[in-house]
Amino acid sequence: MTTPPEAQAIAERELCGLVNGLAHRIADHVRRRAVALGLTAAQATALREMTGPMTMRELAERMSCEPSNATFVIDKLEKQGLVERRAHPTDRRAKHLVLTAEGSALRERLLELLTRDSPLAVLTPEQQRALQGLLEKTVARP
Amino acid sequence: MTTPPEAQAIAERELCGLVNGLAHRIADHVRRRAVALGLTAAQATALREMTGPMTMRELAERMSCEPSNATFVIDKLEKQGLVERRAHPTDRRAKHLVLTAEGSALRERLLELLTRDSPLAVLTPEQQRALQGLLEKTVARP
DNA sequence: TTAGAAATATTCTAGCTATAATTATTATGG
DNA sequence: CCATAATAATTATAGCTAGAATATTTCTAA
Repeated sequence: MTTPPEAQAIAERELCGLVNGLAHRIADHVRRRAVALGLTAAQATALREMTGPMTMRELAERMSCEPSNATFVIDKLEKQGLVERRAHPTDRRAKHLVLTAEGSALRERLLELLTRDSPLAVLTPEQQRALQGLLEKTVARP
Repeated sequence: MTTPPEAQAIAERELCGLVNGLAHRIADHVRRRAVALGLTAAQATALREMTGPMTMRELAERMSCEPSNATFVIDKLEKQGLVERRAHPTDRRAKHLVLTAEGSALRERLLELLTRDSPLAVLTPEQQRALQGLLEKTVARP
């Protein structure tokens, strides 16, 4: 059972729209929860991805954005006293991002809020694993 | 085989990152192809979604953005003579967006470019259908 | 019918984002 | 060792985006 090239192309375009749609839903979800904590969506996303000390570039990778954008967002979080830019232990070019006590506490509250009514909650754990597997294929580095 | 709530929450956050990552890959792909045609990524996305005459709101829905943003993007496309805002046949509040001959031709060229090296091409048609099914569940309107 | 609610599009504003250029530092090849 | 390339972060800029407020038109219920 083969698929005609044109139908295949149309299906791929629809898939692009679906991926974009879900990404927007997630961003909206983050935004709504973020405002309750005095954060913007971008700030909350950065906080969510701060699973531990990391460099600016690593954070940008995790946020799927350019490093210049990470600079912008971390500037805001640093002004709020949630994150600190420290010297990197081994590379003087890099910065070592670490959460302050307040930042860490706020992150916990954020994560707790984000688990409520997540757009992904409509999927069973099994379906989520299936989705994860498919997405990892597309995001894999060659 | 049950999943502990904490592990489940972590998996969901990673899934958010993956969805965001793929959405960015697609946007990057569109951006690269768009500049070859003198378009920005947003303009190309609007063109891609213009499958036929539609209102501003319908376009915004398809682009997963706010109507105010659609106004911004259509302004640009209209200035380039690719789209026209006509009177809606039945609703005087709404605009009827239609592609001009040039807009339609450019759209064809764009779609042709977009099918090359799509980030989704690493998935088989079967996997793409599976992905589509999962995404549709999450984007379904209640 | 008519007053009020809802929908469509736009404007304005604040904030997000990518790109290119710049500085400082590290890594690499001759 | 030194010159060159590569990497990390930042700055400046242009363009994208959401949200609130507004004007117009349509829908709805009393």
